[in-house]
Amino acid sequence: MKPNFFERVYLVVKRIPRGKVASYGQIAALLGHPQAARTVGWALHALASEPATDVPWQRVINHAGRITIARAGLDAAFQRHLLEEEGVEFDARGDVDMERFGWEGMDWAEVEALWRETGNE
DNA sequence: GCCCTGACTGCTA
DNA sequence: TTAGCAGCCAGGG
Repeated sequence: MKPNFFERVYLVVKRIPRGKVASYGQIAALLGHPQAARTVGWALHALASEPATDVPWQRVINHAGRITIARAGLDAAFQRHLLEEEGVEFDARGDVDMERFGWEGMDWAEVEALWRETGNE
């Protein structure tokens, strides 16, 4: 039994290294659903209600390298601050250069290994 | 079990 | 280059 979609989103996000960012679509693709970007965003939204989380949600932004959490009533400036603390740079428009800071992702084999690590296989 | 919502994405005008 | 629109997926009520 695999962990549910939310759990899988969190597991993948936790694998994003410090100083790197990934897009919602990228996370969704790793989960086997390239079109489920909206669902990934929703999963992270749900995460916001859990202050004690150890999931680096701030490392997930949209495919254009732009922070869009303001749509969820959250603080985009705070997210930007967290990323800058990790070494991620923003340009004059407030966007992240995905060519420089974009996460390359992981192999499907690694993703499957994550499911096994959770003991839910 | 159905309908609605949502931190997105890609295409078209 | 920018704005608008439809598609997609999963969870909550």
